[in-house]
Amino acid sequence: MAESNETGLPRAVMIAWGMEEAPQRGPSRGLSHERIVAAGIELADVEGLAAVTMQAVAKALGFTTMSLYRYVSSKDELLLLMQDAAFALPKRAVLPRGWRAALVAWAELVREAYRAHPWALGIPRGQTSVLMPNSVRAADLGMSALGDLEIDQESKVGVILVVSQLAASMVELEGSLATEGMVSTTPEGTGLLAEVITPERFPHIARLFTASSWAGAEQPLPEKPVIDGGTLEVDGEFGLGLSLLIEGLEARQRAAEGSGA
Amino acid sequence: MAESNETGLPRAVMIAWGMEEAPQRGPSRGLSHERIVAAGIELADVEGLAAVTMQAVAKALGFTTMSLYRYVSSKDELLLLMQDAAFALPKRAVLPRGWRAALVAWAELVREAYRAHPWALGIPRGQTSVLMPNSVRAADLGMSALGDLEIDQESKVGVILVVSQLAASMVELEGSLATEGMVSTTPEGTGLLAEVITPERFPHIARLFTASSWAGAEQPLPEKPVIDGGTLEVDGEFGLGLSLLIEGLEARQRAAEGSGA
DNA sequence: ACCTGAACACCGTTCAAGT
DNA sequence: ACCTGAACACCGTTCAAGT
Repeated sequence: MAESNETGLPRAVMIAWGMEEAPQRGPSRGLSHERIVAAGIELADVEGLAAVTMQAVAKALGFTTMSLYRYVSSKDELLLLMQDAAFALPKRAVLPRGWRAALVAWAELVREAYRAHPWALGIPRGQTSVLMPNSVRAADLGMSALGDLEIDQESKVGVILVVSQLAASMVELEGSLATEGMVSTTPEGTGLLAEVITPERFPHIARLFTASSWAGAEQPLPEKPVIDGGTLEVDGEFGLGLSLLIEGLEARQRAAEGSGA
Repeated sequence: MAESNETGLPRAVMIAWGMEEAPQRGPSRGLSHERIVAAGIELADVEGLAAVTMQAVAKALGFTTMSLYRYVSSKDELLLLMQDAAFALPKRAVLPRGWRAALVAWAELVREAYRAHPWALGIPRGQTSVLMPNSVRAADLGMSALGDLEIDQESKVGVILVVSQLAASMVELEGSLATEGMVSTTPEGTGLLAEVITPERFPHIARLFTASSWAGAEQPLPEKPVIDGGTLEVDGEFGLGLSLLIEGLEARQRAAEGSGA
């Protein structure tokens, strides 16, 4: 399905790594993979992923829709290229010493990358995503962050995967909380909800929905008590998740030291 | 945008909680919210989310496309209803005693729910998702799992959120690894990759891509060394993430006990 | 009241044709 | 070799009309 050549590699992978013979011959009017991907990213940044249609991308470049198909074999392929291009960590990023600080710094880099282009999270990450250049670069940097942590390689990859997914989840969440238009709960709405989310039926969480802190106000409806804006909230979740993972790793390391050396 | 009535609540929320005056009057030919949502879910289960078009859903029910709009005001609303309906935890689920075992059991329930309808992860979860019945039910059960864990309420919600996002991420990942058709790497493809993912450029991760374990074989391309099938792999990541979170919580609890009581 | 038919403004993608 | 024009088979959604 995603394959193309004799190589067995998805064409998006080959294009992204520059393995694709760039045609560049004859009266090229100046279209290219790079320009197409850049136009798509610009469009997604400004108007959202839904605005990225083949027609819109072509129009932004001043070409007809069909001209894109000489460079990109389908819209999905374009989206894959956009996804990877959007997920670029800063070049030559330097991480602090010590796995703990390094992991935190790496997690923050990953989160910032997602935040810069949150629509990229709406593009399904499949097998081919893993082979794309910026994905490989990020993974390599992540592994280097865990350099002096004494767990097996397999677990390191696991930690990196879990942390990057945590970052992705939280950015996606904070994005949807911000974008979707606050659910400005009117007294009527709050009343209706309170009738149905009762302490009897939901003893452990009902009070979070009926807390006076947000009733009637123009605040995001939380899964938890509101303290600040939605962003700070999720910021807290990200920090909590990351901290717990790190403390778990520390506990393991202590245990290993205790029994080992 | 997602609002509808005087209540300020998204219409999907009202429908899902049964607050919407079901028309049911006169010569109803038998269409209903429930039937429409069920048809959509069936379609998504069998043919994927992309196959869920208004036309296809209507056809499956033996009605015209436009008949759906009497019950659902847009496709997005239908998707929201499907998302929540798909995310039903078993009724009256009983969790084991003790927060640790309870949290593991809850996480497993959540993961199984996602696994039963993985396409639901492709529908953006926004603010309104949080207000949907099954989401509230799951959150309540999750909070009950952490009953005897001595951290503040806010952190409990955070833990639940992080764990459910972890489950979602891993199900999504294992889904895309399985569905997208294995990248059956030919020797040519492996060679090309090896030229570009070199130990010099990616010292910490290159060997994972060029490991002989998968070169040329019909195995999933991993972000980590292959041991078994893709599913078991991700199973491992899920377990690792969850274990680390729990161990982090234990460490915190110990610290609190040490200083506190 | 519930459902249908016809229509509208879009999609992604193809194919043959221009230069 | 690169790009265009015309066409196809779909989308979601509207509106006025039937029963």
